[in-house]
Amino acid sequence: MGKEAAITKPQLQRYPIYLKLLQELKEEGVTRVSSSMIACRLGNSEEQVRKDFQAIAHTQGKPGLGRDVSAMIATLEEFLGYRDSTDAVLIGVGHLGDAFLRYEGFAALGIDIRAGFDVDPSKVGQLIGGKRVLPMEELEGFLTRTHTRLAILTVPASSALEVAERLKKCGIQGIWNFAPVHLDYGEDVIVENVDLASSLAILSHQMKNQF
Amino acid sequence: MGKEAAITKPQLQRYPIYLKLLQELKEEGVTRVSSSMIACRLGNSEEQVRKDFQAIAHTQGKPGLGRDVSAMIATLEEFLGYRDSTDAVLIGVGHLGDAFLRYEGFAALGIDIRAGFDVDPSKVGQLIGGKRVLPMEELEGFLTRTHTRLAILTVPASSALEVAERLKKCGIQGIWNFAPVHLDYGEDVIVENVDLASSLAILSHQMKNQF
DNA sequence: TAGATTGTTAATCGATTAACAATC
DNA sequence: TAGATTGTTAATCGATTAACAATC
Repeated sequence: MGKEAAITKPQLQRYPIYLKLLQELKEEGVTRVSSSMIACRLGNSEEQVRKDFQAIAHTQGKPGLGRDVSAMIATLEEFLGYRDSTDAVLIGVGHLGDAFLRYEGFAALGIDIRAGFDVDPSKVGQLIGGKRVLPMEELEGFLTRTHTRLAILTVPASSALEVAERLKKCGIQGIWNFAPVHLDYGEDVIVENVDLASSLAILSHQMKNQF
Repeated sequence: MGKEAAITKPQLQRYPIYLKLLQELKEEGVTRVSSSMIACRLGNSEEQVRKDFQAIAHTQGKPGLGRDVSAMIATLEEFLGYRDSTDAVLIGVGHLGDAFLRYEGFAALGIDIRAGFDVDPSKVGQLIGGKRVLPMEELEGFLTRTHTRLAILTVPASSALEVAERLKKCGIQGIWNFAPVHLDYGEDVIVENVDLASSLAILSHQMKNQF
């Protein structure tokens, strides 16, 4: 503890991608992989793959043989927290929120959505994807009672800031923000903004320059 | 033409965020902004804001006065391509695909989804969010006939690779990939992978270290 | 042993931040 | 004019790539 190298943001983004590839390889019956093989499949450099694995692996790779696929999968799953589950609430049961409540892939990422919240009385009380939709009035009570630390925000832009303030006041630790509004609370609340427009900007610009 | 400074990836991601903030400010009746004001609201540095604006602005800012909000909005909208619309198809009308077809925000980003595609016969023929769902068999025909250059991929992981290959063969130029599979076609097709797991990895790691 | 692939250390590349003169 | 904020140039910081000895 204390002196392990810090993990960088780009590395954090790559780990889930490595994990998915390794799981595929395991399915195909592959037991050992080299950095160059992974790099080739993913379009990045083998030096980078090696550094990334070295940063979190418990054991060293074997020169000439590469790394054990299963061991690396275990390391990645553990590092990414996929093995123990984090409770979350989802706020805003619109089209996207509805899709998220029904999406079964969150469990594999260690996320357990305990309830949805919405202002619309016609949605309140419904069971979507096995999750109950509760009225917004119960948000504060639910969060403090259940000690939920993570909120998934899928409300419209117009109410994002207001809801985020309420979450902050309840002492929420993390907000995974899908509303098209950039949130920033500095050190108080960790916010991860998923911005469709930012993602599209990269795509369009590359397309424009390429063709 | 030819010697303007290249725009970096992080810059591209920030432009839509600036635009949204400026649009809000305009609504509030603000006509001029300084870099420091924007930096403060967004949690980044004022030097960065200035560099970002300088890279795409047609006119210089005025020392002591800052920049004109409306002019900057126009510049950003034009640069991001929000003013002319790009045709796109959406493939995979599951929960997420359905939400996207109904989402009305794409028009503001210059994206016009012309049709959805799905293998499920019960979905084919439906009109969702004003868009017709067509059978997968018609994909190639539709793309070549309409010269569509952009595909939004919202299929399950299991069929992502197969569909992507079909898109590539039709000469599609860009794939906006929401399937939990990392795609990479090098120079042939521009792929923008939107990876929930990568986004979550950043959030969880920060939460773990902070608390 | 020989070949492949590792881990480490150094060099390069890219992005952000700092410093400061220019100017509305 | 004085103050605020700009644009430019230099310094720092962070991430990736390159080089190479170590080793299974």
